[in-house]
Amino acid sequence: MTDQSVSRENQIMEAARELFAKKGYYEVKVDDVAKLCGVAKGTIYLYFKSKADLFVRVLVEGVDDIIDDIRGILASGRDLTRTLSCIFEYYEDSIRKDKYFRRFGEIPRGLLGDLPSDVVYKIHKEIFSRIQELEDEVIDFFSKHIKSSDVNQSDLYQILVAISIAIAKSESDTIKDTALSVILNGIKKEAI
Amino acid sequence: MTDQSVSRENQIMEAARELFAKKGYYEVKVDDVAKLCGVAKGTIYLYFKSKADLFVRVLVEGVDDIIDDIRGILASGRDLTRTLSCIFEYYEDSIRKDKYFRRFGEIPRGLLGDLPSDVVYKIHKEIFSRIQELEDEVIDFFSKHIKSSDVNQSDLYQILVAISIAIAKSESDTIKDTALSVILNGIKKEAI
Amino acid sequence: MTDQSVSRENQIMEAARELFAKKGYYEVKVDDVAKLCGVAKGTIYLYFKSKADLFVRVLVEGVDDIIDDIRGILASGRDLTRTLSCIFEYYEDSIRKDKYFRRFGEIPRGLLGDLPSDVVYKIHKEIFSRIQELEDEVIDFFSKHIKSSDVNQSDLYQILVAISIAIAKSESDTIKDTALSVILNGIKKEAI
Amino acid sequence: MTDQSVSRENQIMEAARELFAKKGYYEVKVDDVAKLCGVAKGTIYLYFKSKADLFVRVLVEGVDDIIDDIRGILASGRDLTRTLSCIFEYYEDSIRKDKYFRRFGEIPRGLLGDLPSDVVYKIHKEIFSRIQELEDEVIDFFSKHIKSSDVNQSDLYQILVAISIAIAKSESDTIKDTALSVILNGIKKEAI
DNA sequence: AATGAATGAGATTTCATTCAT
DNA sequence: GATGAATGAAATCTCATTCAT
Repeated sequence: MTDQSVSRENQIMEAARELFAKKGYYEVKVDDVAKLCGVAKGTIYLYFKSKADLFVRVLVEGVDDIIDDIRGILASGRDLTRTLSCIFEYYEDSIRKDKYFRRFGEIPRGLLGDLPSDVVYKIHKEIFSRIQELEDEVIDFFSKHIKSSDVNQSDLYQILVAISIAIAKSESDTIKDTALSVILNGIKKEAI
Repeated sequence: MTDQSVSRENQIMEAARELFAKKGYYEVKVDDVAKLCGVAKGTIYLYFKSKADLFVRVLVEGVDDIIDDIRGILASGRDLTRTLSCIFEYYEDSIRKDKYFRRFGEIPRGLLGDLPSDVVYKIHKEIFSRIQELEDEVIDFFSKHIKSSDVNQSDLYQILVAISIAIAKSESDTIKDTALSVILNGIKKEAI
Repeated sequence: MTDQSVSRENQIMEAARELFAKKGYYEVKVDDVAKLCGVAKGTIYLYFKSKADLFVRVLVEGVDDIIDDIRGILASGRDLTRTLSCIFEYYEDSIRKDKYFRRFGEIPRGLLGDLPSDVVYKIHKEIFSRIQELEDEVIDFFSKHIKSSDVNQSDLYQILVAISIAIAKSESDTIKDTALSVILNGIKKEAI
Repeated sequence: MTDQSVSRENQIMEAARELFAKKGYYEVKVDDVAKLCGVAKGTIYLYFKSKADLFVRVLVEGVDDIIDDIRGILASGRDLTRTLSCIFEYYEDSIRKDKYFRRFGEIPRGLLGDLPSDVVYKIHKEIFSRIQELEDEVIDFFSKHIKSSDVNQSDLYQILVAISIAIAKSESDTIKDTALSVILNGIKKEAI
């Protein structure tokens, strides 16, 4: 009974996640979400104040999951190489399973364009601080495992995020290994 | 007359580019474009079949510019390091000047979510083949300058694009150099 | 059981009266009434056919109370001055205690705007005849106590009702006495 | 041409006034207003930010008209009796011609229940100060024409407003004269 | 009798597009 | 060519009412 309502909320969020991930905020109509999870339009408004609220809650949940998972990888005592490998694998797998928003990764430091301003506001309020914390932890991890003074570690974090997203979006089977190799060893080259 | 109308068309595209770049497709209203370039709303429909058409034409132009510029860099006979440096600098500068869409770079291989399906269709038709060509040329350049067999060059292209975008989006002054250093040399590390 | 259900019905009406009096028909949601009297929304529909029905029953009860009270004042054998004084005091006190709808008094002869037409219909059916009876009794009282032939007594009734409402709405401490003085003596004046 | 748009705005306000006056805020749908003045629903939103905005603008205009007219009557140099007579006649006629909101008169000091809170807020901001000014002027007029110290003049103002509204609402042909007679002379009576 | 989750009709509002001038 | 007022389809959101438990 009480499970019922939790599960109803979850049903809605599940449907919303799937649709928002595939089509983005504007292209998903509240009706679409309702239809996908088999409830009436009004029901969604029992659990979520607005479409924006639904979107942001789905987003927060997704970001929280990602953050928890990455944090788990950082905490597992692996060395740098294996840690990066795990992170890249994680992005690859998550997306392939369509478990998370592909576009989630793009929000940190990315542009928040093409969202209504109230959504942007909510995202700022709810999500950015969580991401900042993760960034700090990753940088802390770097500082323990990378001794080169050439590499600005905040920049490195941003590059890593970009590459993770590229992996997630790519359909290549080898991109994860390529990324790892490039990051660890650079590209071996001959000048012309 | 025809100059007049070309220039009128350009005025509209210029305004549209600026707005779409900053706010995305949905957040820009046809009214906004009209106001910014000082024409009546109806005038826009003399030059563009629809908002979707305007968007895609702006997009194509932007992508064409980027492709031409990258192609120019590739053709200038620089070595690998300098070429990458130029490319990264190009992204950094383009964005800082707000000359191009920040989000343009994300479209290839990225998600086309949150665009109306007719826009997505047009983009597939108009843009993807152009990008494919550029990708081929970049990979061709790699194959002449990188001898390592570890690195899948199509993957590398994707990683490079992701990093370019990260540079474009970042507010860090050093990210370009960090990216270059990582790509060329990898990160020097000590295992725990 | 029947006491129980009568009392349940009363609880609901009490809450409804309070809310309708304060905020009007539309601004009160069935949810609000349910919450205020601590029953489930569905329960209200066990006792009342609809929100309109609840409203009209609350209204009828309120009007009946007012009519009974005014009738009591008329019947108590006071002279005209004291009777008017009592009536004005009654309105003043009723409102101050928030015992009755402030807006109840406005319904007779007033506009029934901003109520759904089914409510208006019910009010016509249920309330207007009761008010007509009271009007007749008040006029009968006037005819026994006022000998002036200048004053149309039906008009006087309407003026009295308006003044009673003004007293009820006012926050002035002296308005009751002012009203009484004006009605009994008129305003003494000097022309300019 | 420019007259056209002014007149379109006026058409809408005219229709809105008529409907709001007859049926109140909630009972009037934006569609009703559109249909009555023969425009599309969307057109109304070209001229008015929202239904609430339309309502308040109609209200302000009506109140301003009433205030100007009453002010004109006060300034015309009539003596007290004739002034009151004019005011009562004005209310009677205005309503009969359906020129103004019947309910306008009720707003000062009345309850603002059964309006959405944003409308209430706008009314407070836009209307109450104008009414206060008029009240001051009426009281100033009283102080020059009434020498009796029995009558609190602010109370008298409120009573007068109530009576004016009663006149406006009444269908009696003689109520204006009755009211005037009562106010000037009081009711002549014999106690029992 | 009581519940409260679910419903869906109906309201307001937006905005790409049209077309008479 | 240019205009911008007008349109109306389509979106979000509300809330009285129902009904399975």
